[in-house]
Amino acid sequence: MADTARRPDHRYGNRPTMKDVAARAGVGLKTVSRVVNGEPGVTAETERRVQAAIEVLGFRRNDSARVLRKGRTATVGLVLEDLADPFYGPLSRAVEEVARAHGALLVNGSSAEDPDREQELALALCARRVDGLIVIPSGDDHRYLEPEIRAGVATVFVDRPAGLIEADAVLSDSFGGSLEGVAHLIAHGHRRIGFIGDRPRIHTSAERLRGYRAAMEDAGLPVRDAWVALGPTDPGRVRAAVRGMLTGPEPVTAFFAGNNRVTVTVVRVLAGHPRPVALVGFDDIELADLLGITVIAQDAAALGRTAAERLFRRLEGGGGAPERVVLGTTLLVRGSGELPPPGA
Amino acid sequence: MADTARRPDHRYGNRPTMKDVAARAGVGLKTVSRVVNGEPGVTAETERRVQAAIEVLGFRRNDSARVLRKGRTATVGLVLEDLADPFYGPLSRAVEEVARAHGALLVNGSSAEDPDREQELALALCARRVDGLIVIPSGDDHRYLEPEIRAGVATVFVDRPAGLIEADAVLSDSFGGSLEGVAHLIAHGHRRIGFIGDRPRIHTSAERLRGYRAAMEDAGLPVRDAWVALGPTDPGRVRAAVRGMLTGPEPVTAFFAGNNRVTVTVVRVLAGHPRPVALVGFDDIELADLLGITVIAQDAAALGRTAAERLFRRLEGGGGAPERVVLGTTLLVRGSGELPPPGA
DNA sequence: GTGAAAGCGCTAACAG
DNA sequence: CTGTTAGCGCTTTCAC
Repeated sequence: MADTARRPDHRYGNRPTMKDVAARAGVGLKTVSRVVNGEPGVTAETERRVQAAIEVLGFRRNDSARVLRKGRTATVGLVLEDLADPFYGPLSRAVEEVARAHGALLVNGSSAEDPDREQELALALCARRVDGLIVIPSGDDHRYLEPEIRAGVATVFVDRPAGLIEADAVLSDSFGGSLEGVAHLIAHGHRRIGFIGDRPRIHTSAERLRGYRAAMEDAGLPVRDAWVALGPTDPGRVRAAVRGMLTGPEPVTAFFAGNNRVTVTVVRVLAGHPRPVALVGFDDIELADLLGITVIAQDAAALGRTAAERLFRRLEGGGGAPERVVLGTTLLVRGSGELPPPGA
Repeated sequence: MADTARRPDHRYGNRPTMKDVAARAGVGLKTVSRVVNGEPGVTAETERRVQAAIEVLGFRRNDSARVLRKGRTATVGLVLEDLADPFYGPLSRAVEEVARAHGALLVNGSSAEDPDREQELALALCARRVDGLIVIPSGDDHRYLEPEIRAGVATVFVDRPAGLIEADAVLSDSFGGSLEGVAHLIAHGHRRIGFIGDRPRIHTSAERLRGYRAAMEDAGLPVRDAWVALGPTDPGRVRAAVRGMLTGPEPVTAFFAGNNRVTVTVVRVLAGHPRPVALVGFDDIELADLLGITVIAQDAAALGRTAAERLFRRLEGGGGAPERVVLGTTLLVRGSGELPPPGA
């Protein structure tokens, strides 16, 4: 009993420390540290004794203390919109795999598309001294990150660029993808096409709208105000927008949906509609192939992987000036985008 | 310039510390601490000076140091199978929301259904001194967590119970759900029903198989070996299993799919099959309503929320003996499960 | 090959 | 109301 002198203060529910292990094994503190970290310079016999003490005591190194000395946490943070959105799961997982390959852990947090919450989260991660930060921004002013970046937190933005600061960004080609999707509808005979997108504040949303407008203009087609609806992607709003565009004085014959959340609702509304209406959606969706939904697919995993690789390159000292990487999109032809307009 | 004495050692990329802020503001260290933590006992004027110094220096409290003293990290860990699986995204998000309500951050990691990786992850989280741990186990021996639990890490298992240790668990009623789903197929006239599930080692998989067997037995129906296929849920394996069951000497007329991954592949194979085959799947899937896929739905978010609430109750000192909570499932009738067998 | 001493940045305890 | 001292558990440095 007397050989394991316990500290009086049990903050971690009375966890053994290296000091305890050292006492138990009858060695110095530093020797325990060497064994725990696999450093050389310890006899096999000494090591065995230390290992035994570790086992008996159930010792686990306290990484908080370690971090305090080393200055590196081997942790990276990912701030995204909503982990429950099927677009972000694979993205996060891809980041995690890269982090794991570099011996790092990933902490992610959902901003719920709220700029304040994004900031709160990002700064909480910085307070925990993550080595790097990957951000899918909700807000459009990221100057709050300047002190952090200056202090050495590697930072990469994904899916949307940073606002008011210079930083790496890995994006999908929203403009080009949207342009291609809308042009595809036009090529199939449509002249009145509705665009239903996310809030205009969101960069991808604005870019996709721009692609839509460019495609229409390229074809010499007008765009009526009634054909464009931007806003929150909740089903109610989207449903109302779809119905409105189908019933106005100049009803649309096709839709371009600005993201996966929009697409699922549009599909549901159109499923209950008497006549077929064409649709191309931005983002692929599980089972969309079976439903014959034509989409502009982006590779969420590639987005995450690319950003994470960039982050670790920076952490390893490389990188240079902030860069913007744009990944291409793919038109997946499945039927809904090839429906002709009525009477064609 | 002389008022901001910089440390020679720039481990955090030369981050200012409370000491720097104190020097700059011309106050004591503890006063800065008080301001940063919103503690009382500071004049408005002093507070202003400190805030200004914080602003100028870009100071951000180092939570690693704080943790070292306080013994609490305000962080909980979640070990799950794969964040890219649409079942886990909402679960994780639900845990995150509860954590947030308690002022805590969530760290999640994917085990990739590998017991070693699960252990590695869980212990890495413990080394970082998470206050609590939520685990969706891959392995079936969790004795490695005993020292951690004894040391005060609140631990709750979700979706599957712990192996070889006593611990809280929040589960869905896999047995009951499966029983109901298979009984539903039987009620619609099927007598030869195939079961395609995950690896038998996984608790939910075994339970769902048990439910299948019970339903068949209740109806006095035999179960042929050829009608049961357990294993990895990759599309290749599932596809082969489905085809095999459709072409044997006693071909099945209906399938029960053991989880969402299996269901999507079965649906794809059946979509290319000449005659209609009935299907009920465990887990709901996005757009399954439009495809008319009958499922046994479980509420992933409720699972996560319940587990997280349990965790925080424990962290607040409550809880009592380890408990097992079982959440019910819901049969969603959509068409595929109501198809009659051929010739009926 | 091993260990003692110092200190990472913060908070608790106590003194002024 | 404010500041000083000690020390959280670890790694670094340097002496043995």
